[in-house]
Amino acid sequence: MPSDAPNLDPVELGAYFALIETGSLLRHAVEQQLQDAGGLSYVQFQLLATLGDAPAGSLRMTDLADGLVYSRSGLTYQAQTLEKRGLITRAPSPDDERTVQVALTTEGREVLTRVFPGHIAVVRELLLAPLSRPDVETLGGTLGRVRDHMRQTPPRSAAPRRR
Amino acid sequence: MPSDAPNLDPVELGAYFALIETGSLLRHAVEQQLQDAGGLSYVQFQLLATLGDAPAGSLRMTDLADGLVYSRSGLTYQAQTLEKRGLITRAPSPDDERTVQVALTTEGREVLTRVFPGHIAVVRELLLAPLSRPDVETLGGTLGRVRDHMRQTPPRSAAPRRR
DNA sequence: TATTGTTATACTCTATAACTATA
DNA sequence: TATAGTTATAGAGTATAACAATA
Repeated sequence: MPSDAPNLDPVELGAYFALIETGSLLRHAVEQQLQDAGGLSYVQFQLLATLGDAPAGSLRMTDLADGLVYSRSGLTYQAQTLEKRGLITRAPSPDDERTVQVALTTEGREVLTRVFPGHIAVVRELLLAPLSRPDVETLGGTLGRVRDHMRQTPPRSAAPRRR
Repeated sequence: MPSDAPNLDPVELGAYFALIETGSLLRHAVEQQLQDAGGLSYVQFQLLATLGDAPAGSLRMTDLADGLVYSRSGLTYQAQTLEKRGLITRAPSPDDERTVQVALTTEGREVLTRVFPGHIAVVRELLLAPLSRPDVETLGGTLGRVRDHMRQTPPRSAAPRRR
């Protein structure tokens, strides 16, 4: 257990708290906007946006779940919700009959289009407004490095428990 | 509605996504640790930690809610949970009988103490490990500025709705 | 009348485990 | 046997509105 110094110094603590708080506030604000503009939760927006970016316009459930930190049952729940609203379709794949291909409908794409400008506006006003261009570049670089590191790091909290 | 450019360029988008993702991953990891080590949600930890930092060791419900983005009923819910577990006490204030003074119990302080080392370890391993000292300083400075800006900005999503 | 806090209630989301069907 | 996905179910958290009590 390599825990050298027991405590965080004020600078470290400051960076930690600032990250948690800005992340929360930004996400909360974006969530509000998505809800108001399109009745979407953030996760639902992410699912639609991921589908929108998909080359074929369709993905398997498992592919959709990847990166969105999801239990499969949670994804099924959201997919059902989005399908009921007519924003996506689900169909069994011809290749592998176990898998389900998920695709954006025209209406789904419309919702995405409708929601996007406001989404961007919130990010601009809340996150980018107080920053200079070099600030944004440095921030993206630093947090990008942190993100890559976090992705590599095994979700250590899960390991010691089951299995 | 000053939305100059409709889209975010790659650098802006990168900073935005990196912030959302690192914030989520870090919070998720910390939440896991808090749950495993002390059966606490992040919000519960924040409540206990806020009480722990309070000069008198006790705060009014309203003071507790401030900054933790809470509906009052949500705070009541968490306070009930924490009180049942014996981590806090609630008592009517002698001064103003409408208010409730919340205080950390000895056991509450113990849980906080028990949970803290692991909490710090997670922050170190996930956030601080891949960063140099200047990185951390710059990151804290930049995000601190963003946080201050976000706090000032009225929760615009709430304004247009009710009263 | 305004403020503090609770209650009732409903809804969203998440997670686990059991289950079905295909490979 | 392993993989893809669904279902059942339960639990945590959140929000709104109505309410009671005090200032």
